[in-house]
Amino acid sequence: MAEEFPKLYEPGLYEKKTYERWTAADAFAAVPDGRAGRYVIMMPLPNVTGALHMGHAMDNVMQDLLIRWHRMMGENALWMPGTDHAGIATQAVVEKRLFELEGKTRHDLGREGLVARIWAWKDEYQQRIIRQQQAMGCSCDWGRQRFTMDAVCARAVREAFFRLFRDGLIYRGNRLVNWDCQLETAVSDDEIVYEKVQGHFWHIKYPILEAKPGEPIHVVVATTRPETMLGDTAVAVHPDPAGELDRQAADLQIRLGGASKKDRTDMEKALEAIEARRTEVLPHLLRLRDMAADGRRVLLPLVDRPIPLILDGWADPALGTGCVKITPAHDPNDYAVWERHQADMGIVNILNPNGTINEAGGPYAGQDRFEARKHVVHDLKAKELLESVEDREIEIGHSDRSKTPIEPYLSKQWFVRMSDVPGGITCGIGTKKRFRAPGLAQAAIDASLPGYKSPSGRRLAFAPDDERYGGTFRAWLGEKRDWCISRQLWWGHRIPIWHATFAGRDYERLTASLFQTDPEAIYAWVSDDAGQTRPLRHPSGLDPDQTYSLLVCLRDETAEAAYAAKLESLGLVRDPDVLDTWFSSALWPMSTLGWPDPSTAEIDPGQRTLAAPEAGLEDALAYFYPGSCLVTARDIITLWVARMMIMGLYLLGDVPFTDSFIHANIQDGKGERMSKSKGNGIDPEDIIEKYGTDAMRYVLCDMQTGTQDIRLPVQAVSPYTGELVDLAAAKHGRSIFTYIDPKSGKEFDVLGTMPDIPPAKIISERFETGRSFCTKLWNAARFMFGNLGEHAFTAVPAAALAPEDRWILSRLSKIIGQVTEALRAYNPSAAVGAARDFFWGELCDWYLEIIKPRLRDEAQAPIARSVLALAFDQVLRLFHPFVPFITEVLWEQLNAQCPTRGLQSPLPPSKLLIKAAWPSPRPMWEDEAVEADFAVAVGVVRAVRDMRARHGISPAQKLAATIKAAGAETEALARLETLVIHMANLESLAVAADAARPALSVVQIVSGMEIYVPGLIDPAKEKARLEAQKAKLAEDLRKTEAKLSNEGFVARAPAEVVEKEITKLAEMRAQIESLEAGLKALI
RNA sequence: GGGCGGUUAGCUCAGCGGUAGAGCAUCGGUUUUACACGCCGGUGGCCGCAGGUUCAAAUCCUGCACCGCCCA
Repeated sequence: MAEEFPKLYEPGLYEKKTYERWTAADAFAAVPDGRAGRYVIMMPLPNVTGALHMGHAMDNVMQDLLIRWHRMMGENALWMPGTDHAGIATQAVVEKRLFELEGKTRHDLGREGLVARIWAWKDEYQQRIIRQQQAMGCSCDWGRQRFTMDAVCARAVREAFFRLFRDGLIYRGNRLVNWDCQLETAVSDDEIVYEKVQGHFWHIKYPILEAKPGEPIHVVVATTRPETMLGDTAVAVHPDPAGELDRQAADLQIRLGGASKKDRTDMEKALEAIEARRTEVLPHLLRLRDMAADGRRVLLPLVDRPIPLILDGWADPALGTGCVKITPAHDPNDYAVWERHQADMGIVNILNPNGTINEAGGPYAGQDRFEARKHVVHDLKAKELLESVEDREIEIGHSDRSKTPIEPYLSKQWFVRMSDVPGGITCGIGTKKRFRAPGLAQAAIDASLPGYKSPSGRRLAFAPDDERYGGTFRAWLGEKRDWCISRQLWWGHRIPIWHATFAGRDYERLTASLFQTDPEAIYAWVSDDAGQTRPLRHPSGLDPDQTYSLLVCLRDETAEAAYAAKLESLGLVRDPDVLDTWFSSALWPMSTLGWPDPSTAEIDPGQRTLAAPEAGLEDALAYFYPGSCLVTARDIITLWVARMMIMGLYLLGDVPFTDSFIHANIQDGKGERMSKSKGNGIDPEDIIEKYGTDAMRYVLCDMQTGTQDIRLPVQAVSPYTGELVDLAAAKHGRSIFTYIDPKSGKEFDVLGTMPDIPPAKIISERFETGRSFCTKLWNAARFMFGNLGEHAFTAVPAAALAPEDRWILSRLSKIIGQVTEALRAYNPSAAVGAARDFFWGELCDWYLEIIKPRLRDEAQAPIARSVLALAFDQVLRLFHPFVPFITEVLWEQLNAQCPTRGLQSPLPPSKLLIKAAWPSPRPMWEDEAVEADFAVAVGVVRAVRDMRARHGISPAQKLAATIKAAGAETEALARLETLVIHMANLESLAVAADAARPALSVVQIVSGMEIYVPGLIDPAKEKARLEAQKAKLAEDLRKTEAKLSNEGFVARAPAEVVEKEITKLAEMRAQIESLEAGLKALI
């Protein structure tokens, strides 16, 4: 059998087959049973915008590592897979492609047509993603696979919306949002990227109306967006410009005290500038302030609208002209000003959803905003109202999706109330875990605080640095900004609200029929223009002449069927918006398990049931919620972790998971975040094809050390030569996505989208380490299989074990503990490192070499075989979560040749390694004495090898070694004599306390021992070496002496540290003496 | 502008109070019947800079420089 094992492990021959063995055995399935121990990971759903890259690979491998480990520990382990519809992102790619390939916009296709296209796109990428995940070895429960727009998820979304709406935590409001004029939708703050661009700062004169003699006749304001003047509704000046300048100057003076040299210069300049303004600008501002107090107005040019001069602190007397134009509908700061001065000023929206100027812009109506900008500037210049133009670097927010400039835009949007609510909120309504909280955000903040206990005794903790990531989490939630959940898209969960505006006097007519309906199916609020809401049943104080909104939410499809037509006949219309994607992903930890009712959840044919699998057992939600761990990257803390916490606490009264494992982001060789759209992204399948899945997983685990992001220098595989081209060093071709192959001088494309340029795969040589590891594991196994034959279990008495057996078992027990502890601490690198150092550095380098003679001797072989098989059995288990394929393949062979392993008693068998038990440390195997003996023996063997290498003595030449050693060392060497002779390839070994140095021999001093080996000495070389060693020792000696002569050290350092220094001192002195003797003997 | 990280061998990263580590690269030796994707041995570091705390600092504190991320 063993002869059939090739020298190299070829992953491609085994991976698919092995994956099929797992699925055939339903090894990934998690079904509620009697076990109390359960472990649940909800996959942070990748979105269907595109294929996965290395960052996702890291995420998936970390999850698979944890789930396999917990599964082996005997827990009921569920890894829930699925994908996210990613509303805006997916619609944007599909629209972009539609335009590029067919020259069409979404309006050419219509809502249904576009949505059909997006579904097709989703199907394609969902399949691709699943294929990638399966190639990576992901052991998720595919029988529970979900998509955020599946029926079961859609039902959860609707139910959650209904409950939030009913509890007054969802409202519709007029808000300034970030508007994407191309996609015609609001986008969240997270979807904006800021870019510095060269722009202009236009200074515009507004004539003052009815200026009295001696008063200025115009006021100058400045803007980077001149077209917004069309929407100006006021000009502001500071109410106390002199005081403000004083305050700023005082502030600078204080900061100047603690500032660095460089900052000082800047601050001093700023102070001078403020002083200058006192004379240059302040008198003018004081006059304007008085005029504003007097109710004076200015005439907005071009549209000739009188607007008030107002007093507001937003106008900074230290900046520009000290006056600012106020455009509340198109600037967040100005909007805040408007909120403070609603009685005195208006609010004018000048934009259409597509970014053109609307009728409020008068003569500019219909023009695109950038076109209007040119015309406004031109017309102002013609009227001599343009005072000056400055060049200035300005920061512009761009939509991450459409890459167009974002416009602040006033529109009606839906919000989730994150802030504290008067009287608080009730979480977990309808569960046994009800509790009160000040508000949604605060509930989540509290759940992350040390000492917090949810109703089930849980708390959210971040790994590997709770303080740091918990801080990020709380800082973001602490702002308690209401969450804008509406998106003007066609792809997503449509908002289940019907609404209409009505006059107060029509209230009875409109709502009479609604009173008879079931409040469990339909819920309504009446809202006025200021956003004040009141429940349908208590609409006290409605003004007959005022306009109100009636907002009606239909709980589910049954309610929709029963009431939608009625509502529409009353004139209500369904809101066309869809929900922000994060709304549905926030529900992922529960929607996937069938919330609100697993027994009636509508799942795909063939999927695992969400209801209780049999009488007496729990349903999926009851059994698997709350889950265990969310595995993700740092930037997702606010997007997912925070929102999942909020929804989990609010709807189910408990945290959705207790641990949030934050793993590293992957960057390229230049330190840029890896992404496929940047052209520096690696497709995991390309790595798998070249190096194998286990190699990739091994390296990813090894790289995951702590909080450090990972730089992964990437190379392109040249389509011309097949050689690797380092992308950090290569020259670009005609675009940033193309490079020049240095060998052939020809161009290739790393995105694969240029029609006339050959595409190149992106890989990284870093994965070679993983391939080497697999080869090593494979060959160690090959050696074992070749020596094992058909080995049957026989109990081995402890007394029959050789020292090397006791040593390797002692090491094994300790390493099992270390690997387990490192995994528990979310340190995969330390875990795989400990396992690797044991396997490679101890088992292979020493144990296998030591037992080779025993394996060739039939009398001694059986015990060595038993220990070897057992050690290997444990090693395969330890490595399985990291490198599942190769270990499973080797496990099968081990089972074939040695079906029962163990020392005194046999271990329980397992056909598949994935289902085998995780090893535990065996304290009875641990043996400090034998480990100490080995340290001595290993030191001697290494010293002899070093001497050979340095003096050109062939490794094949047997040597007669003499060692001058005493006490413990002598005894250890006596016990391990044959081992040392074998490993150092000696012909004889003589150990004595008074051993004399043989003539013409080389000496090496190792921890209290002097080792002599006869050899052809080059006296000059040897002298130089000894001198160098002596110099180093002398330096160390000097340092130690200095330390010990320091009274502070002797008096204050712990006794054992001082003791150690004294011992060291003596040892070093003895070694120097020996070296001197050696040097003398050379002359 | 605010917050959070990082800066250790040529590269990628561990270590986080008691004499500097790993992998890769590099140099020398080695085809010994598991493995040259291997084995044996070596070279290579003012632990970013400047102060401070301490008997003792890569490690703790402060400041600075540069790089990154997040938020405005």
